[in-house]
Amino acid sequence: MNGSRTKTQAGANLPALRHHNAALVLDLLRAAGAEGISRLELAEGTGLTPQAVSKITARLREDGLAAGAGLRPSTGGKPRTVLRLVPDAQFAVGLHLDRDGLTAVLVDLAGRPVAVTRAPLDLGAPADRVLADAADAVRDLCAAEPHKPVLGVGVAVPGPLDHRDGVLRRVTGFPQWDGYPLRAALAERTGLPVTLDKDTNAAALAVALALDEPRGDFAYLHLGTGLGAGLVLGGEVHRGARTGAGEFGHQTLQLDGPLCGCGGRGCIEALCLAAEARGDRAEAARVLGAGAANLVGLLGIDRVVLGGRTVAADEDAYVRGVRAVIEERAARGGAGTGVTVTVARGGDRPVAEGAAHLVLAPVFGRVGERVGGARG
Amino acid sequence: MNGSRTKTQAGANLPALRHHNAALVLDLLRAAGAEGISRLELAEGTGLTPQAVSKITARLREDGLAAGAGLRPSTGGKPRTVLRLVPDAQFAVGLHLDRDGLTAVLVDLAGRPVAVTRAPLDLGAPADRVLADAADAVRDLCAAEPHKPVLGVGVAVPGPLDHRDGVLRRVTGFPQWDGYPLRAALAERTGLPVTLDKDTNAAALAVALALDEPRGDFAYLHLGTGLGAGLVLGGEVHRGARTGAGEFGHQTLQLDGPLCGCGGRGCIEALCLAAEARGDRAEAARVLGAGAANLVGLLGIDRVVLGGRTVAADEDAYVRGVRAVIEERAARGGAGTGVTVTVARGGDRPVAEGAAHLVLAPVFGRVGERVGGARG
DNA sequence: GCACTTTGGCAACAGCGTTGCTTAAGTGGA
DNA sequence: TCCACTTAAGCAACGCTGTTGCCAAAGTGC
Repeated sequence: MNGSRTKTQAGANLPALRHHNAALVLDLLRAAGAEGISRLELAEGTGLTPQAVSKITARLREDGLAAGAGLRPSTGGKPRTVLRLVPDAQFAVGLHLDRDGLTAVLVDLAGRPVAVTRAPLDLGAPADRVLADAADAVRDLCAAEPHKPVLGVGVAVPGPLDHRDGVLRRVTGFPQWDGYPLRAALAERTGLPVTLDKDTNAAALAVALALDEPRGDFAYLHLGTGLGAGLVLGGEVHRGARTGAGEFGHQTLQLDGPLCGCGGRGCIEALCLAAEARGDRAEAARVLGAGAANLVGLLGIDRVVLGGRTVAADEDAYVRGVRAVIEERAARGGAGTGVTVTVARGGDRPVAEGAAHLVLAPVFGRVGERVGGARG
Repeated sequence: MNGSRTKTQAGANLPALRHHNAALVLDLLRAAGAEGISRLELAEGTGLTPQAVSKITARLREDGLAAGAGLRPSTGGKPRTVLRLVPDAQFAVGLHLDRDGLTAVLVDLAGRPVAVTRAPLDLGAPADRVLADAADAVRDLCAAEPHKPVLGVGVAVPGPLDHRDGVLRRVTGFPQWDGYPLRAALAERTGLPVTLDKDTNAAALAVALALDEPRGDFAYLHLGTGLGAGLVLGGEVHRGARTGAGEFGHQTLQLDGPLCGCGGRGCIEALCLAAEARGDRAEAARVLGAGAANLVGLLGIDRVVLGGRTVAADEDAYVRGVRAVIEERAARGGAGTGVTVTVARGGDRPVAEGAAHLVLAPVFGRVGERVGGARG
């Protein structure tokens, strides 16, 4: 099923228009959080007329997605009615299939986790076994909110894969997965729509949605046993044609440098991990910073977020080191002025939450809008 | 004037919908070239119903933007009517302000140049002088097609600048331009809408539109007296928040390498130009290839186009060298399988043409759609 | 208590793409 | 030569979008 054609750009019709504007409003409601936001602020934020916002929010309230939340103080006239998202109207499941463990999380529309399960997992086990474990985790989580609709399952996996087809490629260390149609298989077992993506992309999405500024460009750099990146451009995950984007670890940073496990020379991952291994954390941070600065200049990004176990071990050293390299380059007249460098809290948990966001993102218009099938 | 607000994402209304779909159809017409394209192919390409395409093309024909162009051979029924873009319905001016010369070109809707002027220029001269020269060039070109509408002027300039505000930053070598509102100044003198962008972005746009595949991701690498890049993602120029994206030349490729003019060490530009200066063209190409491969992995790009005077001097060597590095990395299991490496013909001329495309791109829906002002 | 400001819904409206149907313009077999 | 069939493309009616004009609701402040 789901024989989606992705040949060309999509024409838009009235249902698409309606969906687009509704998603925009929902995104602003989500960003406003428990505080809420008034109709006129929604109008200001979307560029729509207040009357259009009234109609759209009326539909959202009818669907149970939005609700009133008190009044603003008057400014000389009728006080504004505050609207807020109803977080527990719908839910999504996020699955993080890692090399040695399975983390599953049920999140509400606001992205807050309402149930989490963790279990050991052997990615080297037969596919059926892994699939059964994943499906069981999904079923158990759905039981936590028995009468609420679950929109779908987002799955984050380490290796290279094809997001569009939902097929795994040669996951590093587990080549037997190459070509396995994980999305279709899990969709059949759970009866839910499934979205597949790289773990770094999921983490990047989770971090991006947690930021204040709604639709900026930023990069998430993950330093754990390897080094990878997730890019969010214009509020959407940038995946490239074949989900190949974000290969950050094997960029050359030292021509003819030391040999890397990938067979190349002077890869940033090799340099960074080698420095960390010999205890020279400042050098590891400097190397990471050089790569981050390259990224900042190339994409004009103004926010870099670091994460992963290795970073978590000494957050300050990495943040300071990376920030120093970027600021030094900016001071020389290069790009990078005003770039923010921060760290993602929570270790690996953001990956599972981000996986759930893969499902939620389309609701908030954060993805190439499945508007394409105008005849759907 | 033009007090456009760019605060947030744009809500869409019916005029916006109409404009969007018309732009989509125009883009397909443009891509079809003189061959033309039938209504049903347009429907297939946009996802719209044939009836909608009929309505849209009827409007385009009424506006003089499209016209019939014969019939297809019948396949057993009524033969399809072929439609084509009317290239000389509208025009745009492209201006390339370089350090030592001014190239101006008048292009039609299809992007073909119909008039070109070149003149020496001293970017170090007073702003009024440069502005007058530019305005004169625009006026002369418009006289070439006296009775046809000119949509606007696109200006390509070397240095860092702000595309959104239309203000120059510290153009390398000519710091006196810092803060000069070139867009507003030229718009006032010519009475035409003006778009400002970096020369590499203009070149990238020109090359992207000349490709067959309509909306892919690709990178244009320009190696002349410096080394820069223009990125086209999803058919649109990627500029980043402050038009800073595309700083390719000063990415670190050799940690603690030789000193670069920018004050940094091991910048790819310094390495590449040094190799070229000592006659080691293979090494220069290899260095450029390493940077290109980094880019390919990071963004999942599947097409790299090289250009600039230095590349033009020995196209084969550079194409082969860059291709070799990318393919070697792909063979090791990294990204880069199936990446195409080609060279842009025509020396610097594409920059002026690309500048004109800055004006044409919105017509074909190739830009952040000025849909925002729903009330406009 | 009255004038004023501000919010927000009701009703009418123009205009979008879609649907159902008809007409136009070919092919190919009897 | 005629007729059945196929394919293309327009006409008319329709449902639905956001917009506009207007008015009721609900506050403040003199």
